[in-house]
Amino acid sequence: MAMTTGRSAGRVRLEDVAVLAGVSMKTVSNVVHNYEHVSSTMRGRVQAAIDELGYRPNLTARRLATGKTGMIALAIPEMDQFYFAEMARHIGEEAGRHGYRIIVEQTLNDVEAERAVIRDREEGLVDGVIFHPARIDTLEIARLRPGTPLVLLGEAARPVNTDHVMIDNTSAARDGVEMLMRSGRRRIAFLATVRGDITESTHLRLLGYQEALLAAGIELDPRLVLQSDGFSIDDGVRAISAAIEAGVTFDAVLCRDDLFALAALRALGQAGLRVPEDVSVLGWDDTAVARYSTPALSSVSPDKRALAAVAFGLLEERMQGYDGVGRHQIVPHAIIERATT
Amino acid sequence: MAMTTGRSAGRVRLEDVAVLAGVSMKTVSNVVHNYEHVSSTMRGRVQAAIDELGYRPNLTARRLATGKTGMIALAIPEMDQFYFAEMARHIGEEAGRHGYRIIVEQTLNDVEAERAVIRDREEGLVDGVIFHPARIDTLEIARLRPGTPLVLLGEAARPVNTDHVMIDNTSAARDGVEMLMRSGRRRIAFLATVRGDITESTHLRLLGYQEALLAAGIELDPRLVLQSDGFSIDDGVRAISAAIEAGVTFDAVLCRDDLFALAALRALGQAGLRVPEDVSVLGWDDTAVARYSTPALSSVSPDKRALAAVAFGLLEERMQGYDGVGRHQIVPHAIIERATT
DNA sequence: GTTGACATTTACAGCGCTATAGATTAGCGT
DNA sequence: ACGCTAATCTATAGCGCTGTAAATGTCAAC
Repeated sequence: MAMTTGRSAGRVRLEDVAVLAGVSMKTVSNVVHNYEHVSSTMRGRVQAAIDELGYRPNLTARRLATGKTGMIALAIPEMDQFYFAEMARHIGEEAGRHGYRIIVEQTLNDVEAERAVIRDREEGLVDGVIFHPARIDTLEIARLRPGTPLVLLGEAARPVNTDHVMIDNTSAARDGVEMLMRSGRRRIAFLATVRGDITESTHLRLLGYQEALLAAGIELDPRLVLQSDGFSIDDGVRAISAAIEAGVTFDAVLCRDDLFALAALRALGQAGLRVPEDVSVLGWDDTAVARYSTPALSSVSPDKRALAAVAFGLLEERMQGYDGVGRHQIVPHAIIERATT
Repeated sequence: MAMTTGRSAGRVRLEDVAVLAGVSMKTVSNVVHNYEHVSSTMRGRVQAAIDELGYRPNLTARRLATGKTGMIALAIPEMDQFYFAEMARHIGEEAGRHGYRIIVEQTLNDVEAERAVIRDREEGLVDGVIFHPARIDTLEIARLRPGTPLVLLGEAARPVNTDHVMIDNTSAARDGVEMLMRSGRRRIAFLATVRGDITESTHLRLLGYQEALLAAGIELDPRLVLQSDGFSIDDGVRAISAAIEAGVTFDAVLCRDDLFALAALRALGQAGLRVPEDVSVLGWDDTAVARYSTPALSSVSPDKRALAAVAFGLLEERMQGYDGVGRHQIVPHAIIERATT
C-alpha cells in the first residue's frame, strides 16, 4: 500500500505518460485529443503508455487551462416536482447531446438561493446557467446581471434584457377553454388563483381563460375563478369543495397545473360528481401524472423538449460570445386530450 | 500578446485584488476564507478592494489547487422518475448541508453509461459518487473498482466489497403483506414480476411476500404472482386485467412500485371492482403520486431521507480516506396507510 | 532594552493541463 | 544536392488559486 497524503492517491498524470513514452507532454495531449497531425507510430507508442498506466485526464486541470468547463447549471425550485424533474431530464439530455453536462441547483423557493444563482455563485464552475426563477422577478435579475451566460425559463413579468423562453400561456389557456367549449361546456371554472403567488403564470393563464370566454360571448362569473390558499393538493381540494358547497355550479375546470387537476378529481369524486360526464377537467403541464392518473388527465402540454432545445440553443450562442439584447422565444404547446374531457 | 483565445473577458483575479489593496495574494485569500489571523484593518482594506472590483473566486482554480472539488456525482437511471427524483432531492439537500453540491448523471438505463460512471468518468471532477445501478451487477462494479469513492444505492445481487445502502426489501414486503392480512385479506396478489428485469428488488420483494403468506399458513397460489411485460403503467394494467379475465380472484394486491399500484387502481376500476372495499392496493416507494392519487395510495415507504443521509455519510468517510471493506447498511421502512387499504 | 513567543504577512512553488511559438524532420521540385 | 514548404514534435509559459516556509511585527516578560 503506497502511502499517500490524504490527497488523490498517486494519480497518473499526463507527464508520467510522456516520460514513459519518451515524448513531450503536448504529444500525449495530442493523442488524447485525437489531433490529426500525429504519426501513427507515435500515436501507437503513446496509446500504449496511456493504457499501461491507466491514465485518465484530470478534468479540473483541463478546465483551468482552457477556461471552458463543459458544464451548465440548471437552477430550478425543486427537482422532485414533476414538471421540473421532466425539464431537468430534457435539458440534461439536450446538453449531453452537445457535449455538456448539467449540474442541478435546487433553489427550494428561497429568495437568497435564487439571488445566489444570479450572482454567479457558479463562477468558473459552469459555462452557462439555465434558470427557472420562482421568487425573484425579472427586473431584479436584470439588475444583478450576472457575468455568466444566462437563459431564463418560465414567465417574464415584464420584458427584460435577458434571454428567455416560455410558452404563450395566455394563448394556451384560450386554446384549452375553446376545446372545452367545443365539447359543449359553458360554465367553466378556473382552479385557481393562489394567495401569495408572485409568479406571472397563473395570471397569464387566467387572462387567456377570460379572453376565450368573452370571445365566445360568455359572461364572466367571478365565482368561477376559484381561490386557493396554497399550491398543495389539499389546498386545491379545499378550494373546489368550498365552491361546490357554496352552490357554485360548473361543467368544466381549467386547472393551473396537473396537481390542481388531481385535486379537482378528488374533490369532484367526493362530491359525487362524475368526470368527465358531469364535469370536464383539464390539467396543465402534461406531466407524467397526467398519464398515470385514473381517469387519465387531459392537459395543456408545453413542448418540453422544444423548451429544452431552444433554451440550450440560446445559451450556447451566449456561451460562444453572442452579446446582443435579450431574446424572447415562444415554444409550441398542445392540448392533450385523455379521459377527463 | 493580449490576444487571448476568446477566453473569459477580463475577469477579476485574486491578484488584481492583491495589487489594488497593496497586499500579497495570500492575504487576500485569507480574507476570502475568513482566516482568523488577519488584522481587522487589513481585512477591511482587502474587503474594500474585493467589493470595488467585484471579485469572485474561480472555483476551478481553487479545485485544482486543493485537489477537492466539493462536488459529488449522483448517478441514477432517469431523473424524472418519481423515486429517483425524490432521492435526488434528498441527496442534494443532504450534500448541501455538508458543503457539497451534486451533479446529476442520468444513465438512462444504458449499460455503457453505467460502466462509464464506474470507470471514473468523473475523474477529477467530483470527490465521490453515489450510484443507483439499474443494468450492471454488483460483481461487475467490484471488478471495475473505481478510484473515486463510491456508494451504491439499491439492491446488491450479492455481497460485494463496495459500500452500499438499501432497505430490507424482503422484510418490508413481509410487513406489507402482514398489514394486509391483519385487515382480513387472504388472497393477496403480487404485481408483478417483470420480464427482463435484471434487478434484484422485485425478487426480494416477492420473496418477502411469499414468506409472509407461508408464515400465516396460507398456501401459495402461483396464479397470484402476476407477470408483466414491462415497467410501464400499461404493462401493469394489462397484467392485472389479464388475471381478472382469466378468473383469478384476489382481495389485495402488493405492488412492486407505486406506478404498478396506479395501474392496479385503473385496471380494478375498469373491472368494476372497488378499492379498498373489494380489493386493497398497496404501492411501493411512497412517492408523491401516492399522496396525489384518488384514492390516495397506501404504500411501502423506504425512509428516503435516511437513505440519503446514510449514503452520504458512508461516502464522506470514504472521501476522508477510509479504505476498509465494503459496508452494507439497512435503513428503516414503514407502511404508510392511506385510502387504498 | 532584549528576548522569546506568537500573530501577521509575504514570496513563490506547485496543482495537471493546454496553447503558443519554435525546433526538427520530411517531402519534393529543380 | 539545395532550398522551401508542410508535417511533426518539443519546450515552456501560463490558467487562478492554495499551501508551505520564511520574513516581519508585536508585545509581554525579563
